Amino acid sequence: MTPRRRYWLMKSEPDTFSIDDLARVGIEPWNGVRNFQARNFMRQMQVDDGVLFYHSNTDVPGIAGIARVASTAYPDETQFDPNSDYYDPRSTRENPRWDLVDVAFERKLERVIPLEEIKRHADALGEDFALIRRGNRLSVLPVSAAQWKFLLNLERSE
DNA sequence: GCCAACGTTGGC
DNA sequence: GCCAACGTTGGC
Repeated sequence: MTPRRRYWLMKSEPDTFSIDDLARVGIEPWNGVRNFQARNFMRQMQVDDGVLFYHSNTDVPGIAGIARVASTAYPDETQFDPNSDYYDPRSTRENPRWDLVDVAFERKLERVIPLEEIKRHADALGEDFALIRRGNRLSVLPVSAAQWKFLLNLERSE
């Protein structure tokens, strides 16, 4: 049995890289993730998995668009670059610490689905939804098929 | 292996 | 800009 398509949510600060930036470049290596849990989720990703593109650290944080996973995980080049903000002196070519996946633009949502609105549906989404779990800071997190469907239904509601 | 110190994330 | 939450580091 082939594994089913899975779904994820990936955060980005729009000042750094927004859904419009992704629309412009089409495909982007998701570099700079320096959290082991987030890295491990990226290692589980398969090509064509669905991605909710989330804008964090902005006036209205929320889901701004849809993307798809365009590669399996491979080493993040920025970890080897002393001039990069993401440089990690502990990484070596033989033993890279950080991986990334390529992410491809699919579409912008008709409206940003604000975090505040998502929180109001906590009951439907479930207490285990990592995005709205208290104090959560994970930048890459899994989304169930039911949560994916529910969140996208919000796009055309209200 | 514990845990204090430190750094970062990200909502507000 | 503030600060709660939390991950990582490193001394012991």
